[in-house]
This record gives sequence, structure tokens and C-alpha cells, in this order.
Amino acid sequence: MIVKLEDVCIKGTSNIRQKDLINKDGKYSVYGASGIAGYLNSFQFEKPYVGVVKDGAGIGRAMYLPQNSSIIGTMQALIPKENILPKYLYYAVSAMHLDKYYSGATIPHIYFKNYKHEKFNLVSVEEQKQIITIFSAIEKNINYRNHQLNKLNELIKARFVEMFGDPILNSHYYNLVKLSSLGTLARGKSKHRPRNDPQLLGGPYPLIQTGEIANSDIFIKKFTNTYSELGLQQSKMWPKGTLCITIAANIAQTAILSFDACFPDSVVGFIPGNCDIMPLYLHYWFSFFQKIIDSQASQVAQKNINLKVLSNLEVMLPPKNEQNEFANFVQQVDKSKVAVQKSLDETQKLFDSLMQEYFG
DNA sequence: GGGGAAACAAGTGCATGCCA
DNA sequence: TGGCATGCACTTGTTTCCCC
Repeated sequence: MIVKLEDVCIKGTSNIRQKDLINKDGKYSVYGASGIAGYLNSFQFEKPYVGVVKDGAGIGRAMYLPQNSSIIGTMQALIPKENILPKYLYYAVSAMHLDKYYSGATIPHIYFKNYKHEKFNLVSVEEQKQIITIFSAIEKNINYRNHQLNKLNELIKARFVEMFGDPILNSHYYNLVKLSSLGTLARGKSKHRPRNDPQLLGGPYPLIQTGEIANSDIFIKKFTNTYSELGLQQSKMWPKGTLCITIAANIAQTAILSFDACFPDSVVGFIPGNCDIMPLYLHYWFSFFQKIIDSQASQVAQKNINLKVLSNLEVMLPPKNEQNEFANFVQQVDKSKVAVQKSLDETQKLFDSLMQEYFG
């Protein structure tokens, strides 16, 4: 039976503000766009319901919220009527992609009156239970895969400390060598003004920017922008294997090029010289120092560090065979991560296609 | 319900100074 | 004198929060 959203739920609102919340001494949870926002000693909703983010970040996202809880004013509550199970309502609303109903000049907002006419297929309670079981199982699998990825990342860092000791204290007393003497260290180039001149873009040469480095795991495997021949002429191509280090906005985030690419002057490239340093080792070494370097960055409108700061960093230098052993370990773990990520992507695809099948 | 201020993030613009 | 390195200011978009 096809029903409208307004046929199966009633709207619930809240005037609770962030400042009204108390710490964990409160008995009942209050939910915001990012999950639990705080606690109170009273609650608004005594049965499970659906929360919808109605403005700002994550607008339109649906959340299944437990009984005896509340929402803050930036959330909308959809309280299920007798003929629908709360979890089924949650999946139905999730499939509606409510963000398409946004309005507002500077900040997007959505309102119940604009999406209450959304239709979906309401089945018997028994069938609702079966569908909930299927989706719950897939969601559990997705959460497990994400958990696995986090654990694999922790494993690599733990192995680094196990092999090389505490990198902050240099507890294994390795030689300390200035980064600039370990290889070529130089800023990327973007000479042309304006830098975003359309003539520079759209060619065959990959262009990497700070966000792509910050969002990469170990290797930069994809890119969104490219340089044209003209773009390449005013920039510089760095070889595969270059360690990219951000020096503006994101500070000291690193990732390794898995293809030849250009980058602007907000990124510094490091290519190992003849001495015994591996980019993969250096990438993880930086991960321990990132917060320290970041805290030392100058900041007026935007954080910056210069080439001199990076050049003078003293890197602890374990023997090459130990670095190789660590690199092999990382590559083995990375194979597992690729497999888990592939499984995660496939599971997410299955979830999306089933949502489309049942609620589309 | 309707709207926006404030803070933050990330990329771009450009003045300044150094150096070959 | 032009190319380049540096770093602050600016622009644009995102996120959080709150006011009327």
C-alpha cells in the first residue's frame, strides 16, 4: 500500500538548545546532528522515533533514535503512528534523500511541510519485520568493516612503535638527521596568475592539492583536477613515490604519490636521495609529529609553515633493513585494507540497491 | 518556521624581498 | 630585472549554533 509520510507519523519539534544540556550526570540522552549532543534529566519522546537533521551539516539525514530521549532544536522528530514500526519508518525516510527539499539564502534548511507528501510502500507489520532484519544485518556488516579498517590503521602505528620505539623521544637512540639532508625537499609550483586560469586545467597531467593529501590514507591513488600543457609549463611534475607534505591550511599531512603528478606551492615534495630513507617510513614518522608541527605553525588568516621548518626537522634514522621490514608489513596490512574496503564498498552498494528496491 | 552569525577549512591573490 | 620563495590577506564553502 502506497502511503504518504504524513499518514504514518506526526511531527515533533524541540526548543532544547545546546546550552540547556548538562553533562553525563543527566539520565537521558539528547541527540543533535552528530549523535548524542548531551544529557538532561527529562525526556521528550517515550517511544523510539526518527530524527531528521533540519539545517546545517548533514541536512536531511535520518537517524533512528531510542525511547526516552530528546532532540535539540536543529533536529525534527518524526513520531511513528500505530501502523508502522519505528525502524521501518527510519529506513523509509533514509531512502527519501530529504536534503533535496532544502531552502534558505545562505544556510540550507528543510521543513516538514515540504516533504510530508513523500510517498513510499507500507507493507504488513510481519513484512516490515523481515525487511528490518535484512537491513539491520547489512548495517551491522558495514559497521564491522569500518571497525576493521580502524583497527588495521592502529595496527600499523603500533608496529611502528614496536619496531622503532617512541618517535617523539627517540627511545631507541637512532641517529637524528635533518630532513633536508636526506633527499630533495622543495615546494610545488603554481607560477601562473591567476592560479585557477581555466587554460591551465583540463589536460592529462594530474594535479594534487592539500585536501587530497589530507584525505589520502598512505598513497594518493586518485585525483580530481588535471593540468593542461600550459598548466604543466608553469608547474612541475613530481615522480611517483614522492612524499607530499602540506604546508598551508592542513599542516604536515603526508601521502605518497602513486603516479607522476603536479602540486601547487602549498605542498612540499620530498624525494629520497642516496641515503637510507624510505618515504613509507617517513610518512608514518610524520604521523606522530603532525600535531606538534601543526601547533608550531604561524596563523593569522591561515596556518602556514615554511620550507625552513621542514628542512630543519630532525628525523630518526633506523637501518634500511628495518625500514624495509616495516614497509613490507605496511604493504601486507594495506592488502588487507584494500580487501576490507572492497567488501565495504560492495556491501554499501547492496544496501543502496535494496533501499531503492523496497522504498524507491 | 525562517533565517543568519560565527567559526572553521581549504584554496587563491598578491606584495615583498632575495638572488642569480 | 625577472624568477622564485615566502607568508599574510582574501574568497568561498561548510558546519555549528542560536535568534526572532
